[in-house]
Amino acid sequence: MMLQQTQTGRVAPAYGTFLAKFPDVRTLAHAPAMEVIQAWRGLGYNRRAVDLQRSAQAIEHEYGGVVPSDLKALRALPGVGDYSASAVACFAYDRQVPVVDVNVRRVLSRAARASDELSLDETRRVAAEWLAPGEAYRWNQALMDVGAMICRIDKPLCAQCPLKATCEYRARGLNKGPRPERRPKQSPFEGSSRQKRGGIIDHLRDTAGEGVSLSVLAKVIHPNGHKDLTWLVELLEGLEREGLVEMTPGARRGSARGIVRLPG
DNA sequence: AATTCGGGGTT
DNA sequence: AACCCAGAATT
Repeated sequence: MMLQQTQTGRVAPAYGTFLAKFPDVRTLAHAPAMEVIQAWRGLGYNRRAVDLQRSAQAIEHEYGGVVPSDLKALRALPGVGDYSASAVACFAYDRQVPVVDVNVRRVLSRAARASDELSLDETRRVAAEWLAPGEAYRWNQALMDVGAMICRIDKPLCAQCPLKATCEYRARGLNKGPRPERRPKQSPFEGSSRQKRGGIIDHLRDTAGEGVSLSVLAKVIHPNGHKDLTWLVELLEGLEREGLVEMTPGARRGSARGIVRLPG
């Protein structure tokens, strides 16, 4: 779950630290949510920390503390989508299922079509069709590694690619067709509510346990701010819905002395 | 189908 | 600055 939309190079060090603190499902399930969110510092998408702990609690309660191997059961856990469910089923339990991440989608899109990117459904169909029988683990791992190191989004190293003999993208020439993928333009991060949300959680992590008044929080996030704190309350209500913060009633109605803290 | 959700590294 | 990332949930 740490790897969702987050580079392996950034996950790797955090992974060891996190597992040292929460070595198994039971430990994670019974830990104060605050500590889990603390341990998530630097990883971003903080909702994943809450979802991960809730998944651990569901695994404790519904599956006797054993992570299920069934795709449907995995998929039903909070924060577990198609990718994570199939990744656990394959890499933890050696189930013969395709695993489709952004790398696999790019590799298969280029190899099988090359004119534009395959839809997710098309990718899943091709991935299942190409799955090496009995070798799902190695095949999926190899596809992702090829995508990350050879069939890269910017500069594909086709000369080194194990698929070069049959790849459509390679056959048509690298710059003949339209690019296989384009993402919608990314809105600026500076000054965004996304940045403010991150700043709020970061400051609450620093002031562990005690919590912070609405006015102090406003000062930290928006130093030359206004008297009106409704902008802050709206952000906090969103964070509250995701289980990332707790608010006193005063804070919820915008009182400057209202207290905000990480969930206990 | 389109948006939202962090943040650090790369270009 | 903009783009990228072993996605998922929400609308």
